[in-house]
Amino acid sequence: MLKKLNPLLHSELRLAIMSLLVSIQKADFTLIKEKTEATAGNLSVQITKLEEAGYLKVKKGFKGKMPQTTCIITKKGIDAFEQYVEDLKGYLKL
Amino acid sequence: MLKKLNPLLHSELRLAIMSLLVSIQKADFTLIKEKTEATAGNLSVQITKLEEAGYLKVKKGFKGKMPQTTCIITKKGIDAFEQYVEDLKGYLKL
DNA sequence: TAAATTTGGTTTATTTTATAAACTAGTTTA
DNA sequence: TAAACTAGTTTATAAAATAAACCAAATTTA
Repeated sequence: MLKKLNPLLHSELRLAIMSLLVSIQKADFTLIKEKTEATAGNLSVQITKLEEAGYLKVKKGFKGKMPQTTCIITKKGIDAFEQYVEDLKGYLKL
Repeated sequence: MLKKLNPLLHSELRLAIMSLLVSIQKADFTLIKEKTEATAGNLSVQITKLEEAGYLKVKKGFKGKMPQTTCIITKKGIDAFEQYVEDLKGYLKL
């Protein structure tokens, strides 16, 4: 029957972040913000949740003089994403 | 780009209800409760939301002497579900 | 046949989640 | 050097999901 959906991924913004990272492996905060059209605050909160779950790693550095936060997807994150897609297919009949 | 997901459908229980109704057109409260494994209270609330959105119609009657609440999916509901599936594909890369 | 239990729900309260607003720290530009 | 901008974080608020409590009628059981 219908599988319970991973609540961490069943969130529009977090899913968008993970979807992007599944494609390009890593992306900095600014790029993710542009692609998802999220507010900085919301994005910051959701990245932290994904990091706490071990779905991505956050590296902080500088690009020139400006701070730069880079997110890199983990194996665990990729696996969770793929499992979520499979589970969701049951709902969507795909 | 990523489309904004219909928030009414981007809910595990409401999506499960709609998924069931897309398949079988109509179902009574008890059947939906069994299939989704939701609590009665939660189910009642979510059915009301889907009804208010015009995604399903609720018919109240009796089966023998016991009350019976039947949900019937509408055209609007089917269309919304299909659009949601298409929008979601962008996130899932399907 | 009267009390207890079950069925089929609704309403209301609580918890969780998502989102926005406010703030920090530093940089660039006029 | 003051204003505006970049790149975020923290905190407060709004919205949503869920659970708990409740209700009425029907059914079972003692």
